[in-house]
Amino acid sequence: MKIYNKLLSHFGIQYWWPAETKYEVVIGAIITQNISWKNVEKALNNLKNEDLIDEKRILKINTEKLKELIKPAGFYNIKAERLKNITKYIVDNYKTTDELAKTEKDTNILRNELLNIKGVGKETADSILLYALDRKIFVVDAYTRRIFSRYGIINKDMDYDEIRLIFEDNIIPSLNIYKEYHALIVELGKNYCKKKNPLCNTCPLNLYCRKLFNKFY
DNA sequence: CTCCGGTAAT
DNA sequence: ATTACTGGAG
Repeated sequence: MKIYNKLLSHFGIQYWWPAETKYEVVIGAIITQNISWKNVEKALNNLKNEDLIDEKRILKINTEKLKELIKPAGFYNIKAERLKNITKYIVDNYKTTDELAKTEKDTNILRNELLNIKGVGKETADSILLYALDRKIFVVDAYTRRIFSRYGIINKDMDYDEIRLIFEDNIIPSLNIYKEYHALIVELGKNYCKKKNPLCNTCPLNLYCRKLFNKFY
């Protein structure tokens, strides 16, 4: 929580996830996989121009056309398939993402349903659970691993869920804090705790970060 | 461990 | 010209 507060006062509230509808969160979660958000925005704009932020229309459009529209996001062949897969799951089982969000099902049940979809791994599932379905699940991504292993709190090669539980066991279980914390981690990862040449001198977390005292991190 | 892949920053 | 990017599957 100390780190969260430090990041919050440095970056301010992030208001994540940036999307107008729940289904747009789902689309963004798929096409942002291992891609910078800049590229995702282009793909999302292409879809919006065709009025395709809609479950039924995405299912209806032919896959080749969909590939062209999301091409700026990279990995477009597999992502088009993945987007079809998760959309089919939503429509077949809940009709819409808004209806999916209303289900009474336990979060772990829902998580397993998402993980059974080809193209949805833990981070994508958790992003959807947290930001589209308002479930209290902490999202772990590459930035989280990098920042907190450098800092000295986790081990770089820990299991995904092990890291997730470390966060869930140690921060206030508030939906908004979960949402903002992950957003703040991304912000720090992009702007300071970069893979190469991290800006440790001006980093808001540099006071207790072990990276400054150990060149092997 | 390798592939998927266009885009913007370095 | 090279690298990194809000991963996941085979």
